[in-house]
Amino acid sequence: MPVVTLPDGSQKQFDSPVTVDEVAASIGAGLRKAALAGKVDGELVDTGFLIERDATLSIVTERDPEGLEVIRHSTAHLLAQAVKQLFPEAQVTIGPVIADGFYYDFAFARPSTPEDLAAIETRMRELVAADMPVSRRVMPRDEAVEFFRSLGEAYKAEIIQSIPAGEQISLYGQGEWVDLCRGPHVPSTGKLKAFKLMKVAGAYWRGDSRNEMLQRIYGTAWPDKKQLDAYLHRLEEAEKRDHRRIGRELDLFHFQEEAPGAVFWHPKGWTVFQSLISYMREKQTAAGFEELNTPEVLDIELWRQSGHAEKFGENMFTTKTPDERVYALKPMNCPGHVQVFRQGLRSYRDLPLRFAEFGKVHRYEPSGALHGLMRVRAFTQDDAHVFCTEEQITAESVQVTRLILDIYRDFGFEDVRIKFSDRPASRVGDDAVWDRAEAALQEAARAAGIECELNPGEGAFYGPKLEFVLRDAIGRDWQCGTLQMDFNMPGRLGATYIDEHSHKRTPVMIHRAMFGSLERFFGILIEHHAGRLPLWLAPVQAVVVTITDRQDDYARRIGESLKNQGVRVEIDLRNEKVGFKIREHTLQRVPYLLVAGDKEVQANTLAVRTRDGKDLGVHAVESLAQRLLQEISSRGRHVLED
RNA sequence: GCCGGCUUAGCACAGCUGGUAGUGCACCUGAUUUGUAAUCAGGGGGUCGGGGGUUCGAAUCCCUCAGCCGGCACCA
Repeated sequence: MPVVTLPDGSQKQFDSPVTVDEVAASIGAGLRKAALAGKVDGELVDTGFLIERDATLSIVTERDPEGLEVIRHSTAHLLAQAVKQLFPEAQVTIGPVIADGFYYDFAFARPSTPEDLAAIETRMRELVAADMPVSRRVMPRDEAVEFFRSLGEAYKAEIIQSIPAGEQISLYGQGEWVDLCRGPHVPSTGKLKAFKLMKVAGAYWRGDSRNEMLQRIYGTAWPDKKQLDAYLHRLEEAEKRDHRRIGRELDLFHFQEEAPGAVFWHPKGWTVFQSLISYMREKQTAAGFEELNTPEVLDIELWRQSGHAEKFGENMFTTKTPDERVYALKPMNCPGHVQVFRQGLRSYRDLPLRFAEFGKVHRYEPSGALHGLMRVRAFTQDDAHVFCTEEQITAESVQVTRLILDIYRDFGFEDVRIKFSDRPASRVGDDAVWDRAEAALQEAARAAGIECELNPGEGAFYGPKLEFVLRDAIGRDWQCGTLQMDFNMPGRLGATYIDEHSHKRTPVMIHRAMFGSLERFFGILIEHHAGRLPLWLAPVQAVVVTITDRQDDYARRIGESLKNQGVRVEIDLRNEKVGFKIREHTLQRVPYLLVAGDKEVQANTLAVRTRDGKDLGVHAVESLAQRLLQEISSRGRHVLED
């Protein structure tokens, strides 16, 4: 006689075991119709689940996050069913729910085309219209393996075989189609109302590049058409933020075939790039870093010593000179910094030594990995190496962590996470040293007051690391900063110092980068701001716009004056209507448009308009200049509009 | 690197099953002296990504190389 406790605390007693569906029906016909699944004692189950003893139950509908997951999962099944109907030779593998949708991987000899996608989607809609009930049954593991083998589903059988023997396997079926699945699923295919297949892609079986490649179909699914459309709209908006597109539109940079993965910076983009460098230079100098510069092309022998040739050689550009020497373009700055450290005799009194470099590195990245500024083959790191004693590693780590977070705040990134990668299976150095290195990094993260996510065993072979991940305006995560403890390379490259007992010791080296790659960071900034860079970074900060040629002299005079005071200003004297000029500069995301007409000339003022279309009224030229300069130097923390 | 798709004027794109290129914006010239997101008119511009092949004839079909796009794998 089960007593079912509902989320509002009310209880219902039943004379015999009941299904979730029946409980929903007993509450109301509307709820029964809306029910996608149930949660019995916290466990997600089908609406057909039989409640045999006292339990708590909540009915899962499309309004619950779990309900949306069920919809997506069931839509993945629907996709698989449609594919099997249209292409019986295709074998099914897995079809999980992912952010905003799902995918399903198929093993299929013939490549799927976008036309296939349309046909599959049409078939899916037919299956929805048929409103087929979804049923569940269980089978012992070995029987399930045999069952799928008999269907010719080798991949499925392989998956089931990896489940412990003796376990019961649940199978879900709709119409003629059956799939292995943990569930739960919607009660019938008619519940799936808003979905769209997005793209086909290749994906390795079990995520391993040594395995064969399967065909993956991505889709999205939502409770209703409105939410689906909102999602598609969101994708369009994200596309408008694409830094590759904005980079071209705003004349910031370009790429071309002859230099895959290498940036041609245009004057405007380079202006921003240089602003980033000046900013970082100021910050790190204040934090006790000394800037230096080391060669980009170094004899391959040095890279053999450092271990890069062996561990990283696949990713290195090399060059052979007419004298038959082989050099490599540096993929990292650390060996160069160690060379500077090694010059002369270092004393423990010199430590910590903090060497920083805006080092341009080259890495031969796999062609398929290249992606605008986000993944390139030639990039600039704001790289630094702190050479210190073991006693100093905690203090140094804490300081660097604070600095990184402080810098991210200046750019408006408040949502930062830290990932901690500890010792990998294959490593150098003894465990006592690893203990200290890991403790130092954890202390640094703790001092920063940020929750630390563990990446077990993901540390570098020479030491553990912290990675700083920031989240942009549209919720994407980017790994930028990194802090790595290195007990290995200084020794390999012969770096030593003399300790207080006159003994030669090997220093610890801390690798740190804050932007990570300046190119990538710039790309993130563009997308984060949708091209509307804050005033201090904007390549053109203001444009003086005239209405007729009667204001030309005035505009020239003001332009000169602002320029002399350090504002990046342009003057637009073109024989065009103001509306036309406003439109163009707004599209160029110029922060402030300073309009000069006859009235403004008369009063020695300017009419100020923002790129967002706000009219800030008329301002006296001198006070406007002061306020612009203030906004620039405060890096946007006080804006003109306040 | 792997799977799939794409590559036509500076940019965005048309160009059916092969008959040797077009639209819009941009650009140039002229007119217009203009008050907050597009003034009007005229004009110039492409060896259709590179190479090879099939064909009387290729932007269009085939092969190949490169780059790009979306994923996978890798990663700052």
